[in-house]
Amino acid sequence: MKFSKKSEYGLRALIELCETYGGRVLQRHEIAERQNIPVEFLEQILLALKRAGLLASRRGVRGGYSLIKSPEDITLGQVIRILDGPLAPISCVSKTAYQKCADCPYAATPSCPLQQAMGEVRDAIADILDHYTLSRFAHSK
Amino acid sequence: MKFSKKSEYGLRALIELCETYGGRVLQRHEIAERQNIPVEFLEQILLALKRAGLLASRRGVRGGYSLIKSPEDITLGQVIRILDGPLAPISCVSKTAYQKCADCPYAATPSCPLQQAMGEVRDAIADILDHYTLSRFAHSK
DNA sequence: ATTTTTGTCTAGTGAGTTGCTCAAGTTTTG
DNA sequence: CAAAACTTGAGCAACTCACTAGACAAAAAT
Repeated sequence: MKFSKKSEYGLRALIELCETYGGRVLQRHEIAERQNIPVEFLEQILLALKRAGLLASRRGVRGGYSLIKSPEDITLGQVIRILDGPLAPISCVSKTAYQKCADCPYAATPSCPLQQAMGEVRDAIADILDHYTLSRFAHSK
Repeated sequence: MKFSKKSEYGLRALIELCETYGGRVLQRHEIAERQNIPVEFLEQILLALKRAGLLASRRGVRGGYSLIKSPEDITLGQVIRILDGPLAPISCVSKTAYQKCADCPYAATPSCPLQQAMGEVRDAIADILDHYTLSRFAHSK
């Protein structure tokens, strides 16, 4: 029941990018150094965040990455879903990636006892992470 | 951010064992058949739950497994921690298995921004799972 | 007492994921 | 053009997950 390094690194990188939001761009090695993240691995993460529309990048000599959305419009939930997939602890309670359990004897049944409990967990997690914005990270150093 | 099959199977097995609590014992193949769980894998799970003091077992001809504690004294949190380890989404916010992050630049700092958010998540998950008892599963079929 | 029926324990295994590296690009600027 | 940056894709070692296999131990039935 853990988040991956990818999510953790991604969030730490975004903390860094929040600091310079509106100002200059940050290069991958700057972020990597400040946050102790292997540069090439970080790159994959930044790319994923870029494809998801959170970051912009510029190549070339004075290139780098910058936030494309305001920190208060980015939630931890968004970021984690991009990098780690759905938040739900079991897929039959995911709202973004629902999948009927193949082997569960309650799958056909109107109510699965596990599903109820796990649904509560999912909602609690999503409730926090989908309302927690990057702006709460700003100037936290 | 998912629970393992181990936890899921374990909980489903316990649902089954709740049904017969106080009555007869259940054999591994009975549980396995009713819940569609590979029998040898289930065994490992039952053994782990036994070692943790939740189940009793009897060998031999009319052997099997039975709950040793009342369903209302067993929480989902306990079970999941036995089978899946700590609930915390990152180990620096675990209460049962805390570990300082090696690479995080905020590790030395009084407050890590991620830690705060993840701590909330951990508490929310634990709050639900540590108060959700197996008795809420009883006679759910 | 022996056989059968069950649980106990340890080890192994194949597939997939995680965390990371490398190399060969392409784009931009000086 | 050369240097500095991002881009893309392939590759890989280590680990974990889900499961399997097999030898063994105990209890009951015969």
